[in-house]
Amino acid sequence: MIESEFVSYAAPKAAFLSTMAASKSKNNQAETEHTIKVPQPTIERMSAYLQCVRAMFADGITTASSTEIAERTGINAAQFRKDLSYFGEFGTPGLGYDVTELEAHLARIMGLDTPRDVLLVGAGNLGAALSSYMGFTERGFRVVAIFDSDISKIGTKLAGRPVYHINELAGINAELQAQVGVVAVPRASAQEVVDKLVAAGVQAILNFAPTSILVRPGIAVRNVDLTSEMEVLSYYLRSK
Amino acid sequence: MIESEFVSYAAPKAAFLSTMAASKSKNNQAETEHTIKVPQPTIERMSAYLQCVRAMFADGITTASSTEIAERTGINAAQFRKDLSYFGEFGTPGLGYDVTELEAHLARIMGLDTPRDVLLVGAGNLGAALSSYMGFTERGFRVVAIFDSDISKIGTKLAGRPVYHINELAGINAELQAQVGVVAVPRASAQEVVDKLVAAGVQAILNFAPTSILVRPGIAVRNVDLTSEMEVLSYYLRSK
DNA sequence: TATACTCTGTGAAATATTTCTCAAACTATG
DNA sequence: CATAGTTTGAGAAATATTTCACAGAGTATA
Repeated sequence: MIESEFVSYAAPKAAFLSTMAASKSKNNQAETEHTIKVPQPTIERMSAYLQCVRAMFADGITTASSTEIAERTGINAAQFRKDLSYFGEFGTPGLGYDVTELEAHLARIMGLDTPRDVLLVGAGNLGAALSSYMGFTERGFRVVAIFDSDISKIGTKLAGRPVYHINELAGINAELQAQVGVVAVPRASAQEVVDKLVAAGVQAILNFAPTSILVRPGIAVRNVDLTSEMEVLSYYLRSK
Repeated sequence: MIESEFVSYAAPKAAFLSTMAASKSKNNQAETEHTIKVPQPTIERMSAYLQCVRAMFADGITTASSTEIAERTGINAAQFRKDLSYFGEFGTPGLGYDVTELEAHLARIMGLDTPRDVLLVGAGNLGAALSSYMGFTERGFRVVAIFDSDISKIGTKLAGRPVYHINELAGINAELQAQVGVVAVPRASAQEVVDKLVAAGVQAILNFAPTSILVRPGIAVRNVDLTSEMEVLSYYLRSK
């Protein structure tokens, strides 16, 4: 998991310059007098706001107040305004936010103006589902290559894309230069795959293996552990 | 998302009685002099500890100190001890924790001593992957019925289980009494499906649809938004 | 253009969570 | 059974995050 995140802060209007995703240490305070920390939870909520304003746009809404966005997302209105304030000023007092404009700002803040190429490792059930997951494509994430270690799968196609052997990863990404890797392999091979992705130049990893993986500082990791999610639900079911 | 969680606190040794998963309000402080709040992040880490001690057990390790668990999980040792302390005392000073014993305690705390029946809604790509996801089965979550709204899918089988029509959900669960629902349907139908699950008596929902869903207080919800995860990674890739 | 509203942006206060620290508890050994 | 060495459990301190509350900025209307 990513613990700290710093954003250089320049002028009040629109300010998101250099970034550094760091891992576990506490002394990566690259603080200068103009550096402001953006809380991790804020980043996660930004994505929710983006989803929300897109839904509002689809509903034909052109202007939204923080209160309206709060109602839709279930996030406190002050929280929304505070979150945005880490990045600049995007609203109009007395009126609210222009939906189209806010969408563009949020997308840019999240780095979604550039499409991202994605390497998928693991052509099993989950890998197959992810390779054809429309949510990724819709939002500008393109799975450009699929890898597996199972010889019987090499050469077959998944969602129209050929499956390569995992050992070809570095060679193929020397060409592709994809920055994002998705790990959909069993627990036992997860760390090994992660190491190969990082060696191939991947900067961000989405890990579906139910195990904690280690990466060097500067590599962003998000873990999606389905088992863990179920266990958390199970906790809330105790004594029901 | 689940915001608050309270656990009745009884004696120092082993104490986790009544629970209440609450949603958005701030005034659900059912505080009595013996009530202690367990932070949400603690619950999430408990699952990681469980994973860790199981891996240690598999490695033949019989005793573990908080420091060793910290190294494996990447979580601070004091954090681990503090987390456990919400539930009781499980270690031996000077020695550490008995791996087998700790595993049993963690599993019980998380409510994993009872197997959980799961209803899966959505027989698309993701639903198919989830229905055969071994991680669930391994850990005592059994998908007992699968539902979809697509008539062409009704009667077909997914991972050996028949697919029923969504309208049969309530009727079938009157029999099955499953408490957990997994939502793997498109955004547009997510809220509707959630409402049907809740109406059918489901108490906990794992939502894969990329939209915020509303449930009445007392229903636990976990959202797994793959798109959002990607967007968070994208944020960390900005300016790289 | 004055007046009554509304809503943003943001310091300050309130909460929540993590980390530090260390007394007390236990082990292991001679 | 005393002593040296570990490690837990938990109060207190440090950090982080959320929420409050309101001045100031802009709208809308007459």
